[in-house]
Amino acid sequence: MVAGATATGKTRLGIALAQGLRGAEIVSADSRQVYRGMDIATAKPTPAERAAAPHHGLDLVEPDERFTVADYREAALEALAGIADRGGIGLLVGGTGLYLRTIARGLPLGHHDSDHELRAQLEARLERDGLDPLVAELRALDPDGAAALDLHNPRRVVRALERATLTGHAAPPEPEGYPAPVLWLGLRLDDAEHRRRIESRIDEHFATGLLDEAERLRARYPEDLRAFSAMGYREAFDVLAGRADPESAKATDAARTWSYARRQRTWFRSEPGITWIEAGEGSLAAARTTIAPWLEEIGRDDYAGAG
RNA sequence: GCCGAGAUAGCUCAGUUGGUAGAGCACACGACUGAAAAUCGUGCGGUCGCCAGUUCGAAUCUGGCUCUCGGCA
Repeated sequence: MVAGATATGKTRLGIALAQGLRGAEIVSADSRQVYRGMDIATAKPTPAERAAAPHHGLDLVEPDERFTVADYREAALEALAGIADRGGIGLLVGGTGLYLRTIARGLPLGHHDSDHELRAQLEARLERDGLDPLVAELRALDPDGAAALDLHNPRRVVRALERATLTGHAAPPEPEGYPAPVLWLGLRLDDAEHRRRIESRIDEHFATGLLDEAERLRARYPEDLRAFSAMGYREAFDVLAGRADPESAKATDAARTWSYARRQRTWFRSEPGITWIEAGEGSLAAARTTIAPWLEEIGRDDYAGAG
């Protein structure tokens, strides 16, 4: 199994790699590509690209459905098991670090430490009373957990309290990921080029119908869905509602995308064992060179004859 | 030319009765265990338009100058 990560151009690289590997199939590791109807700004693979290599993990739910890492793990693991049955190799392609880690290293996600109702109640309390009472309660319930947590972060506090309420001090479950050899590849770009690509990609999104797509979504769903906090959609809604003109929306989108790319970089920097490849002309060759010895190590000879 | 308003961080702006400056955004760095394209933390950054005056002390008060915006001619 190969995990690809970070920087624009990874979808193309993933597909090119898959085409040279016997039985390779792609599993998206992109948290926004699971939503149906959100195609353009999520840079979802096109029909042609999906035809070039089998894809999994796309269009799993409607934008107003709840979808979490746990759901992702279930879907990805199932897809991966199918690929293994077919004797193939799975390529996780995407930039959502948590999703990649969940599969490639495993995360302790239990079946009884999450409850939607409770979560909703805690969120309502947060809204009403602020963060402090929740922090106090968490400290009383699980002092050790509280000490290790970023107590300024409402989202973390709410989740920690949810878990502490449901399980008390019970030890977290064993991390469960994909039980097979993993190779990590990272795609990277220098800052200036990365920013240029972000800008031109956003121009392309708007030029190829992002506003129309957003209009269709807006007709069916409320604007404040969590899924719609995704880069591009929030800005498109602002344009449709007259809150922003297209140029400033693009600028905001680009700024947000850049921040995100920086956060990804921070995340993947601390992820051990990634082989970094420069994006561009030579990236496919570099990726193949990196993968070849690994394939040999796990007893495959996929590259015999691969173009 | 006259009247009025304004000039404070890269940008948009706060700054109470004078005690050598803050926020948001941007930028850099970091965290990340069920919303993760989310959420949060840290840091960098200002001779407060210029000159003079009053005062122990001026972003703050006074005078002059420069520039910007609006209105009137």
